[in-house]
Amino acid sequence: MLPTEKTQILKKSLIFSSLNEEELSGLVGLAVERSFQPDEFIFWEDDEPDYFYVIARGRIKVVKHSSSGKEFIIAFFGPGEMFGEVAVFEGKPYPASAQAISASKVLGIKRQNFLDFLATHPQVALRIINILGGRLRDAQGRLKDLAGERVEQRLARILLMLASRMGNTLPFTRQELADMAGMTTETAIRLTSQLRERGIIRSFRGQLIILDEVKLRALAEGPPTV
Amino acid sequence: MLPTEKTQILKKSLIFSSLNEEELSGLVGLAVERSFQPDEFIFWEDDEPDYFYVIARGRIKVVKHSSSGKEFIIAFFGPGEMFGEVAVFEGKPYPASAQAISASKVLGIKRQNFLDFLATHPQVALRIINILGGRLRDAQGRLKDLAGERVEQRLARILLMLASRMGNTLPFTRQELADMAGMTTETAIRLTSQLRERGIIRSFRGQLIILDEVKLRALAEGPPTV
DNA sequence: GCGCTTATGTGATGTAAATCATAGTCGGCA
DNA sequence: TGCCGACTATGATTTACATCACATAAGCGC
Repeated sequence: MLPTEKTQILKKSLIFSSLNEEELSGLVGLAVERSFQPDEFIFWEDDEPDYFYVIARGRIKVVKHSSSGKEFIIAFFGPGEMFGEVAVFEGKPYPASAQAISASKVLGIKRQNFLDFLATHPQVALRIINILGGRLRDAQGRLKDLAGERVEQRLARILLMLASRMGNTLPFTRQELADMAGMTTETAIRLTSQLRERGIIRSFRGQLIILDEVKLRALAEGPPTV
Repeated sequence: MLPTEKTQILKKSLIFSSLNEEELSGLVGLAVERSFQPDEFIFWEDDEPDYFYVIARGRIKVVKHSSSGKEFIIAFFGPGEMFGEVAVFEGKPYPASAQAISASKVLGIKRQNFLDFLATHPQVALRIINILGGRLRDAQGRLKDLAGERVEQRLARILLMLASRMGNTLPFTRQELADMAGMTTETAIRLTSQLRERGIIRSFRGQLIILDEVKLRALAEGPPTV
């Protein structure tokens, strides 16, 4: 990959979009390109955090596994988004694993290089605070959902959250939705089938389209029997 | 409260401890003091975020309520810790409510004042990134627990997490533990009774002492029947 | 086309934890 | 000192969801 190409990728990313080519030039030299096949892992939970990453191409999921081996999907990320940053800021092992969903290309920046860059670019630090704040807000909402809402509400909320980020066509299997909402695949299938029968969504293999966001939102808010 | 007193409180807080009196002087003038009785709310979920807060005295809990009214405790905070910051950084409504547990005194700093201060004090921004990163890591761990672990493991992990921050004597009722671990009060009582019978903890009214951290850790890791 | 794998669909059964119910106990306070 | 509300305790019952089990269907390589 040419340096100019790397620059373009960083410029399009959420964190660095406020910088110009000149400001990015130093960082670009330090960014290494890595490619991954579908299902390949970028890093594993508890690895030492060498790099933090910005996605150039493809899609990544960040997952944790419960003691019984069940997978829980913390987040999906696409082009322009960063991941692996929590570990890098704290210098502690990665708190989760990152796995490529499709063939992906990422730019990795070494922990210390990035920290040095941060110290001299305050506006990037502010941007990161914003991103982390948003992720924390999201995580806290999901915590409350997992602790207190039923599966139907949880799934509806996950769908709405995904739709707000990606639009109404969602490229996820029922299994992936289940792993995000903290339920079994069977339950996710049963629930989406119900939603389809009620005209709220259309669904295909590995894909789901939200037709009636209003009804879905009503479902997410509370039990239909109120 | 005298300005020098405010300065001391801010200096002792996690975020501002890297600053000297002079650097803090501008901020101190902008910090307003507010006091709260037990159970009084500092702000409610969905309020507009005017202020972010640093605790001078007392203890605060941050909570969210499920659609059925059940309370879920996001976090407890004590002297020197900040809260309400996620909303302030993003300019969106508070994502949760904050309630005083004991009689408390906090310093509030207006959103815009704080953002201005941040822009001119990069090292504070870096500290905040660290704090947010830690909270995000914690939230992601709890997400996985709620989605995939049984009540026994969840409670054990909550106890360990609290112990790592506050020591082995934990001033919480079973109800509060239940609201943190996402279970009912009855379940928390039954579980703590078991732990007491097995010599892992001692428990009193509104208090619990961890005796055998090793056993508790083993319990938190996986089912005892392995 | 023909397998083979992965995703979807649906019933039957099991179970962890919630819910419901009732009682004892401690601490604060009039 | 005695009452009252909050906390702890424990049994009986219910239930939401997981688990198990099997069937159908769609994509994909050869």
